[in-house]
Amino acid sequence: MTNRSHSFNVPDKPSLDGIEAKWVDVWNESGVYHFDRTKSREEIFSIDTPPPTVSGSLHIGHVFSYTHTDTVARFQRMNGKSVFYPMGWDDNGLPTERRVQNYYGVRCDPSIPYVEDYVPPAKPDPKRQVPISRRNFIELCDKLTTEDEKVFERIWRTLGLSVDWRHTYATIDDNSRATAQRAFLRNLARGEAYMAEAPTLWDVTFRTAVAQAELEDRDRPSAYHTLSFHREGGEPVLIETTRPELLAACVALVANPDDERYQPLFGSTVRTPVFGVEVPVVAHRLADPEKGSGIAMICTFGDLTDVTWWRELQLPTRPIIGWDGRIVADPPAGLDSEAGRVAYATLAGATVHTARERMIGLLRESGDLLGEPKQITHPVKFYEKGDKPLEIVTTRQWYIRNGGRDEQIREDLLARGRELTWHPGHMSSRYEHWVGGLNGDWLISRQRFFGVPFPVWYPLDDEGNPRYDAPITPAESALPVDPSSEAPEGYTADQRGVPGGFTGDPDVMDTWATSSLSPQVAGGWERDNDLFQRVFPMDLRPQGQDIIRTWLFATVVRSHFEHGSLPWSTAGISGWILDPDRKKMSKSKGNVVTPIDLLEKYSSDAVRYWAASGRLGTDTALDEGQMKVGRRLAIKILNASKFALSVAGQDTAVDASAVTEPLDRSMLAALAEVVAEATAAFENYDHTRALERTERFFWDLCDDYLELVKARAYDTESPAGASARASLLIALSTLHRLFAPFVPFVADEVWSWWQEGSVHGAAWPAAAELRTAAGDGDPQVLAATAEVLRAIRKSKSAAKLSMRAEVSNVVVRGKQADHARLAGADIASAGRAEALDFVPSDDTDLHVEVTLPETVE
RNA sequence: GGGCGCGUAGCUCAGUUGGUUAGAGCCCUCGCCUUACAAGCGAGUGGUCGGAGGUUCGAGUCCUCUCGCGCCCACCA
Repeated sequence: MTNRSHSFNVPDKPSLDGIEAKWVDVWNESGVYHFDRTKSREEIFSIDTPPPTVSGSLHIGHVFSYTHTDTVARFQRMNGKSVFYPMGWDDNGLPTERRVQNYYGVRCDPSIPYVEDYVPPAKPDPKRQVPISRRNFIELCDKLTTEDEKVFERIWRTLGLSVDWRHTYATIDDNSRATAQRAFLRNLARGEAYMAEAPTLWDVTFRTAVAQAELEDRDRPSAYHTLSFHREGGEPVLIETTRPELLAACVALVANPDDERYQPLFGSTVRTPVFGVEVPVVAHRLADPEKGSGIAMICTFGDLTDVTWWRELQLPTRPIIGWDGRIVADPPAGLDSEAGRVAYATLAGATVHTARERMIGLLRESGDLLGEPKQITHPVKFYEKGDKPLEIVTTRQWYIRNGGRDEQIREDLLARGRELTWHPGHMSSRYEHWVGGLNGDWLISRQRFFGVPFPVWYPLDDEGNPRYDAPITPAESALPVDPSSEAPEGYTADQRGVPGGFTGDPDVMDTWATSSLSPQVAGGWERDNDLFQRVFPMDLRPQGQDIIRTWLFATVVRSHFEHGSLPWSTAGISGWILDPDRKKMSKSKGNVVTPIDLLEKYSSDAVRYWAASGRLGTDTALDEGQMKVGRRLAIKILNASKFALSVAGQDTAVDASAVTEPLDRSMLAALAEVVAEATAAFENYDHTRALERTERFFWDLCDDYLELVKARAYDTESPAGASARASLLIALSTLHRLFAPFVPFVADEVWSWWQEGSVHGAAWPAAAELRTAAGDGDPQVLAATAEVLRAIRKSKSAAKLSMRAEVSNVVVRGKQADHARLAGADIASAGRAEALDFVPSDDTDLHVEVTLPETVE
């Protein structure tokens, strides 16, 4: 017997051990995933990869969604596209600041001077964070994020993402800062960005403004307090409030214009309890007669409705909450009485919580608190990263128009949303509803440190006050700039902060104001315009459903203004990962699973298999069972490939013309359909379907076809043997490529046994070629033949016999047409039957009678 | 209060424009060392498709109502 098993480079004992490390290195050196920028736009598939937040750790949800994108990238690459698949790191912003504070035990104090070669505390003390300069703080941010990014890259490589690692960016790097500043300056020049002093949602912990998109409601216990407002010569007016501490900020009472109970009061005034401030009673449609007593106090500002009332009714401003969340020292205008001032003094400087208790005390003393507070639970607005309720504070901020206050822009942006292809389609409604429900422009300034500075200075007048109406901007060629350390053109550094000199804008941009430019940052906008015109607008934006209102929308806004187009043609929205108890996995719930252990336990291919079995937009449970199945599949691919290649022996050249047997042609015809379906599925971003079809075919091939042709394939004398061997190799080559997007490690491993180059650089299989090789192949031949084989197995199984047991006779009854379809010789050899007889019958179904040897019952 | 999605074998999910006896994997049961694979192979048990009604020759697959779950949005007196 000839030893054929080593004709190709097939290992005796194929294994998944060490497969990741091996191929990560090979791919890195070969550059198989490198983007070819000589290609034209039509030959390129470009992906606007989400930059993960590096101030933490990757969790299994990242693995899930990034695998989806990677399967698409790999398909497109094999299908002939040059794939632009960059990777970014979102390292700018508050999450990094918090991580640096905790990691090093420091905090930023912009008033402190820079220290050369600063060394952070050896042992961070979370309760006593060391104040350091802004520049030192930013240096620590840079240092830590650089380290975090290396860890992330290693995980991504181990997972097998086919990213071109020459194209990376970080949202705080020079390129990102220059891009964000350039885009901002253009928005400013066109009037799309503007500065305004207005009531703003404010996080008192981080002391920064917060955008509408970053809000979330949380249920908090509270209480209704019934307060008595006094009226000249009349009954007191009773209002209910959950925020009695804001009484000093009260500017009016409001009721619904149709509310007959209060109509007589409209136009009159009442006096606030304790403080004795005279305030008008006004009417507004937003006042709900059903709520509380039907009349409410308007404060500047207790909630967003207050802002609406204040604006529309043109009420005075009496703010009492400062940036630090405490009651400000001086009483607001209008609080004139001596008694009122004394009362206010007891509140000044207190936190909101303390002020509430003291205010309740004051109201009890004066007898203006009626009854006991009624305990309730109600939703309160929080910054999604904060843990204290938001306050509303009047501040000067930068905004970008987003349709929240402009009907035409809103319509234009809604139209962009409809222009975009969504996968799954119903995700478009999230965009539609969000844009439709916007109630203000996009607030992009943050009073923080580790972010992109606004490239703006202000001249100081003779008294040293900034002239916000005359901002100084740099030339685009000077970007990126840091106005807090650089002087604007025409000024010298020593003019900073002195009358007649200048001051830099102290704020930084919100992280979304940078990440909304990810296509421009990655694509080389205004930095490498040759690249940019080849990749933009991009083909695909993959992302999570939770950031449609932020990242996706903001990116559309920026592209709409700057380029007059969508930033990409398609959005692929991934679902959530649920833990095995079907709860959404999130850091706050503490049920996050880190991927490294799973990758090591099951192999990257196995974890990818699990991830790829989740459809876009569908929440998927973390299921280690699926990873086990994926591992089994990978091992099966190794073994089946080893078998097919060892049988094929020296027949290295795949000769389609050798495929003559009906069973072989049938198998290839079926495979052609699989290729057609998988291709169509991928083109429609349905990677799950592509995987499912491929996998189904592969297991059937192993179970039935391989068994059927095993004996024949060893026959080197007859054309029938050559037909089997050629068919095996064609199927193998096709399956290796079909599996490549999903299980790239094992796919390249088996490919390397017998092919040149990487499977990931090979051409995606063509259904037409397979159909040609299949000739007149009829898929029913394999189906019918396998059915008979299964019947034989069933008989043996029922008789508790080995599959190797000899069968004396098999009789098949069925229509004559089916007779022709049966590969009798293959069935006989695979079933170990001495004879196979066919008896024509009128019955549509095949009936198989198996006669087992008499020695066994 | 509004919107989106989901409810198919014990579990995780397919089921494409309505069409023959509803599928897969896992689990479980029984069996098999068969020269690619015992981290394997073969076979089998198990759902009438959340509920009700309707359209149709025919519905898991369309319509109405209803129950349950998840997520998002909403002016927090």
